[in-house]
Amino acid sequence: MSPTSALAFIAEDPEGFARIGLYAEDTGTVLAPARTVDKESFCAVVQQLESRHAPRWVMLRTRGWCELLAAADVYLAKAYVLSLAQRILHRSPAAGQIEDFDLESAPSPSSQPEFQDALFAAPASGETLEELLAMYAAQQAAMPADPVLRAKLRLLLNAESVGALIASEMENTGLSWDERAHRALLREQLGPQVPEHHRPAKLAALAAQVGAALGTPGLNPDSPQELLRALHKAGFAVQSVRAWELEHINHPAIAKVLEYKKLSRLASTHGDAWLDQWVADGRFHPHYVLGTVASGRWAASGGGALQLPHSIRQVVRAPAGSTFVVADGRQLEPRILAAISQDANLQKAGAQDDLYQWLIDAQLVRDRHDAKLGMLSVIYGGSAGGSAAVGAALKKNFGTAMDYVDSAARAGERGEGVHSFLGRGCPPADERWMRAQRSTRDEASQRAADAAARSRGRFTRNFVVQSTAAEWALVWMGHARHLIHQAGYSQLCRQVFFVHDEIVFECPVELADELAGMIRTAAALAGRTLFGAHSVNFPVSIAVTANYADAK
DNA sequence: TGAATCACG
DNA sequence: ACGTACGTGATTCAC
Repeated sequence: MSPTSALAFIAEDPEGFARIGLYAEDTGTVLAPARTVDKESFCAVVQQLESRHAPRWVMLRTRGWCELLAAADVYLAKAYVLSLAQRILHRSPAAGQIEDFDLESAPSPSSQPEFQDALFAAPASGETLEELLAMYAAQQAAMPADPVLRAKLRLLLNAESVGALIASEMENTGLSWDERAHRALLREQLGPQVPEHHRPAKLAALAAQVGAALGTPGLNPDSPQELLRALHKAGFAVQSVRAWELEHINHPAIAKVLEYKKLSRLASTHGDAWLDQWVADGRFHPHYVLGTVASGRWAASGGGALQLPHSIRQVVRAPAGSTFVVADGRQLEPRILAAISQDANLQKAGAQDDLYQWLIDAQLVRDRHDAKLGMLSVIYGGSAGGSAAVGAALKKNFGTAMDYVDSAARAGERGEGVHSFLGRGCPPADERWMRAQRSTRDEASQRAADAAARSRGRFTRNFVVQSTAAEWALVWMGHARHLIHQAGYSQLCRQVFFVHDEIVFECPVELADELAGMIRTAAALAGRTLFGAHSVNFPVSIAVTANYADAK
């Protein structure tokens, strides 16, 4: 006899702290009368319900609740985050009409000065239990009737929600950061620390050298206009001051310019001010943002977590006795394309752990570089320069996959929408785009309209792949989290970082191999969860290292 | 506020 | 025949 699966709602209680209600998922029957819980007993009550019913925890957003639970080491297995679900349903072509939910404009604890510290704040008004129940009911009503579409969308909503739990856990845990090593690196490369918005000694010296080398004393190399003028005056016929353009010129003055740009960037994006703001107690605490990127990828606000330069990863170091287990989905997007397009040849290539090597062995491409370039060209919709020839070879062999992305591109060019494998819809063409398509009186506006149409085509072509890759990654993380908890390692093995197709765990050295096995298993499970028993292969590459810079 | 530039996938 | 790569965030300059 299997117990009824339960839904536990966490709502704000206008009188106290939280209001928690327990219901049967299928019938909506009340399993336990709604109860008011104060802040002191909140975590204990949630823990008790979790052990007894293992419910799916329904909440408007994680903020306000999950920080507390994380601090108390309370583990929630399943969640349903209403705000995120609402966004997805609003955009999904499979779902019925339902209004959008704007997290930004919704009242939030952090927008109120007296609730600056989210750790000790209950969510603000507008989140009563009755309102949450009504919101959930409306979302259920908007779910598609078709059982396959329904199951897929349900999976997406659950995966997105577990992602929100993981994001909250990672924010709370933070990424182990060697602040002393970071400061030492800054001292070595920039010189002594200076007040914010001042130029460090070595950078100032370099700026003077650049000015002298170009014959423009007092030049500010941070100004692209000034720098471009100075370069022209010194006889360099460059179009811009972009590093990749300057790199083609072999000249000592240019070398100085490039050196300056690199150092200046380090000082401004990961200098002392960054450390002061983002690293506390030896850990970097980023803020992940879900539900804003169209494709379902995550964004990060603050600290630029998702653009962590490779050059700075050397100071990401695990504490003594611990190590990082760094895993990334190998050639994820081509495999996703193989799965969604059902291209038999591409699936054959994907049966290998190294898809690019297969392309080389089949003599479709010369080397890995071309293999990667060719696949990107196919997925992004490019046909320029050197990638054209490579793309052509792939197009011939993977016709079915090409037809799939081409048809997504054509739909976008017509102003139609596309969606991910599980049913995440892309944003509709906006009013400006529609207007551009309608006003084609003269040649110039016709060209502009065509350019906008092609641009949208490239976006939708990429969307079908990128959005499905994003949901594979969510399901992968969710499975990994579940396997780790089942093994009893939730407290020991913590996910500390995530970037689109790469996850980083921190764990005791002696658990690293076991954890690596669970991550591989989770990847295979993710493939089967999305695409069924005959899913394409989803290998992951794993590095065990105490220093993030050594991972790849 | 927007453009340039550069960091990441 | 034509012209392009897809998606983000942070900083700084220039208006």
